[in-house]
Parts: sequence; structure tokens; C-alpha cells
Amino acid sequence: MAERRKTVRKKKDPDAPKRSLSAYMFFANENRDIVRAENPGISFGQVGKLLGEKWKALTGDEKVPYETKAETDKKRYEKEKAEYAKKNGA
DNA sequence: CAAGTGATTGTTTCT
DNA sequence: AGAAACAATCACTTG
Repeated sequence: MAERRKTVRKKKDPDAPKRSLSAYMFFANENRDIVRAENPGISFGQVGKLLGEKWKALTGDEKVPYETKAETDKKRYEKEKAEYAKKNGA
């Protein structure tokens, strides 16, 4: 039962090592300027949905650069989490 | 050991 | 500043 939680984050750890980004975040970074450039004046609902469709529209090979970054970003989180756990006292 | 759970990430646009 | 569609995530927690 994992429903869609929206920006309604709860309380968490004292340091909150956040997590890492998603391939979508990297992909969106490149699409935001492109999608919006092709659809000048479209509402967020259009870009948002349109983006998601195209996201998968590419192919595992196309999202490769995004996934790659996602992995790197994850490592980033691993570090903060390590420090967080460490300073916590674990 | 295994499973699921929740929290989070970033974009866009809008008020 | 936050909210919602869009997708991934995936490390952490727990029985």
C-alpha cells in the first residue's frame, strides 16, 4: 500500500541525510528547457505529463546518461548518510 | 532472513 | 513557498 505521498513529508532523523536524486531528475533537467521550448506557453499539467511520457518514450539507452548520474548522486547520499550515522553515535 | 515502508529528489507552472 | 503530475529510488526499519 504505497500511496502517492505529496510534499507532505513527515519528521525524520535529526540530521536528515536526505536521499539521492532520481534518473527523472537528471532527465527533467535537460527536458525542462527542451519540452518547454517546444511548448511555449503550456501549463504545468501539460509539461509535467508530457515530460513523463517522453521520459520513458526514449529508451533505456537514452536514459543511460540520466541513470548514470543517478548512480553518482546516490553515492553522494551514501556519504552524508555515513557521516550522519557516524555522528549519531552508531 | 525477508519484505515493505516511508521519505526524498527535481522540474514546471500557478496563486 | 508550497502544491500537484511525472518517475525513480532505494536505504532504512522492522517482524
